[in-house]
Amino acid sequence: MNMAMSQTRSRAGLAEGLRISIARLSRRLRAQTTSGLSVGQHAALAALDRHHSMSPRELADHEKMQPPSMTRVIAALEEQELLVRTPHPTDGRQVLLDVTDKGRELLREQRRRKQAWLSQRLEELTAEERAILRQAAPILEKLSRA
Amino acid sequence: MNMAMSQTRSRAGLAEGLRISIARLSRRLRAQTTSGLSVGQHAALAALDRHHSMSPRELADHEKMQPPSMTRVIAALEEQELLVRTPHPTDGRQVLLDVTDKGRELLREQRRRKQAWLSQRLEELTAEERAILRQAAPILEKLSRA
DNA sequence: TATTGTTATACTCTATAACTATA
DNA sequence: TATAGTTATAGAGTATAACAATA
Repeated sequence: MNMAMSQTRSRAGLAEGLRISIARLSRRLRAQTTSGLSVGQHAALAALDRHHSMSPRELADHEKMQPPSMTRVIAALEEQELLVRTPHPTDGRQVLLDVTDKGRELLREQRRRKQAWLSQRLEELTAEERAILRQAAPILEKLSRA
Repeated sequence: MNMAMSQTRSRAGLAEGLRISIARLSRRLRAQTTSGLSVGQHAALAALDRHHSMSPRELADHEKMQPPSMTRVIAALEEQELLVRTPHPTDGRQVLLDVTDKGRELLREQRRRKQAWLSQRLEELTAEERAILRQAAPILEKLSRA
C-alpha cells in the first residue's frame, strides 16, 4: 500500500491529506506573484466581474472574508483603478463596486497568459489526471463556500 | 452553461478556479484551529512521523517551505514537546528531528477526532463527490510538491 | 568555499474591536 | 437600535538577508 492510498483511504485520511496539500499549494501559489495582484485580490476582482455592482459586504460574504479584510482588498484594487466605487442609489450607507475597463482587461490578459505557475504544473499532468481535477474543481469550490 | 462548467472547461479556467478555491479553503482552514497546532505545524509533524530522523533542511524541502520559516515551526513543536532534536552522529552542523511519544499521541488523537471542520464538510458531500475527491487528493498532493 | 541552521527583520494576509454614518 | 463600511490594532505565517558553526 503506497502512501497516497493510506492517506486517502479513510475519511480522516482524506481530510488530513487534503488539508495539508491545500496549505502547501496555497503557500506556493502565494509565492508566485504572477500578476501583481494577490490571489485574494484576483478572486475579488473575478467575482465582481461575474456579479456586477456588489457591495463590499456581499463581496466579503462571497469570498468568505471578514469585511475589514475586504476593505483592504478593495482599496488596493481601487488604487490600481481596477474597480470603481459608486454610492448606492437609495441606501446612503452602501457602496456599489464595479470592475473598470482596465480591470476587465487585466482579467482577460491574466486568462490569456493563464495563471502561469499553476497552469504550467497542470500541463505536466496526464490528460487523465487533469480530467479528474476538472471533476474535482467544482467540488472544491463548493467545499470552499460551505 | 453554468458557472462551474465555464470555469473549468478550459485549461486556463481550470487553473483559475482551482487557484481561487484553494486560497479560499486555505483561509477557512486556517480560521479553524482544531488542534492547537497550525496547519503548517501539523503538516511538519505528520511528515516527520512518516519519515523518521529528518533534518530541518529536509523537512523544509519536503514541505516546500524556506528553512527560516521551518525553524520557527520546529521551535513551536519542540516547545510543546512534540518533537526532539538530536545532534547528527557524524555531521556537526546537522540536527535530527523525531516525533516524541506525545507527538505521536497527538497525531493519533487528531486522526481519531478527524480534522474537525473539513471532515464535517466532507460528510455533507455525496458519496460520489467524496470518491472524486479521493481520486483527486493524490494529484493535488503531487501538484503541491511539483 | 559550501552547507546547515539560526537570528534579525520585514512584509502580506487576515482577524477582532471600536468607530462613524445612515437606516 | 441595527446595519454598512472604515479605521486602528494585532497576530499568524512566511520570506529574504546576514551570520555563526562546521564540513
